[in-house]
Amino acid sequence: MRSPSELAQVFRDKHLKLTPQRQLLFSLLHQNPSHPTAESLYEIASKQMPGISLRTIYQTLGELAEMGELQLVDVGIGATRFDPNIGDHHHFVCESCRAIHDVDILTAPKMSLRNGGGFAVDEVGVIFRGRCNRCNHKQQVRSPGSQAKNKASN
Amino acid sequence: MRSPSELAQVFRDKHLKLTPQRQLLFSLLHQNPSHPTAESLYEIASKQMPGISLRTIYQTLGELAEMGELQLVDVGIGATRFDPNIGDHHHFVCESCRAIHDVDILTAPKMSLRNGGGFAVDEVGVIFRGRCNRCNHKQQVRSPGSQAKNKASN
DNA sequence: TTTTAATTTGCAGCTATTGCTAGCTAACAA
DNA sequence: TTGTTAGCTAGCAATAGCTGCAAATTAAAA
Repeated sequence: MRSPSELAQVFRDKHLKLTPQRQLLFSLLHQNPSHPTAESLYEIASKQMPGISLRTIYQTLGELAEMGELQLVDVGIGATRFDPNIGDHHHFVCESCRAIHDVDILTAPKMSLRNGGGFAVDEVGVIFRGRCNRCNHKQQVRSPGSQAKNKASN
Repeated sequence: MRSPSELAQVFRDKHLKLTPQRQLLFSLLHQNPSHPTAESLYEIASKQMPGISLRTIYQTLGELAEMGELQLVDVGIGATRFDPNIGDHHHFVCESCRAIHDVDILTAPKMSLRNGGGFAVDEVGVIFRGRCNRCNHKQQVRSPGSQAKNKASN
């Protein structure tokens, strides 16, 4: 997503108010690679602005997503994640610690439809599931004999 | 997933009871390509077995998924879908009617990790979003001038 | 300033799912 | 056939993660 000051301009141009709540969220999100949930942003924001409402967080995140400034990532477990990286990329989810990491794909998936076609595809989302480096290592240390299932590695 | 009679044997072998509720679900799921939700299965099951509990549907679906007899599909909107096709395939979601279709991919996605690796990947899920044949056609009939966004088609 | 329309807040309500448990029953043994 | 019991079901409460609504607040145009 754009920088807080650029976003401020975008909001002004659209005759949207530049409230302190929004400005705070702009800066919390800008280049935040941790794929936070609304809840976790709420906790962080609350420290800097006690009394800010979770409802406002959801509201603003929704607006930013609708404006294309922010990507919504749903990995199937837990809450929706918000990703300021709106470039073409995908996600790796650690099934142990639930952390999400950005992933670049070299070969874009091509598909052939079983029923002969007729689908207009807007977007393709790829989710890799497994164990991240840290969790994989933790398990090996605890029980060196038991190997994690590992159909593919990188 | 396996046929109802094969599943019955699996359950017997595991000393799990073969209740009428389970048998009904086996047959409702077997070769059901519509990716039903727990709720929709509940509605269908209720007609054949009034009084069956939604709780039991969730319970049994969870067990079957855990046994690897059926795939859990979460496309980010609405409830979890259940897919008896446990072969290697992916999904297309129509953003208009929310129907899900199985998709075979020719080129398995390869990835390069931004941070240099260390991820052990267990599974890769690809979700294609767009408009299915039928919905695409409906829209064109209603407003022939407005084209659906169509970054890729098949 | 004043005005006005956008925004925030708090809370109720919703969907999808899981936790709990009393009572029931399939399956096996006798 | 009957008894025993582990395993199952039903039903309801509870939960997470949101979204809808209306009143109070406030940024910013006039």
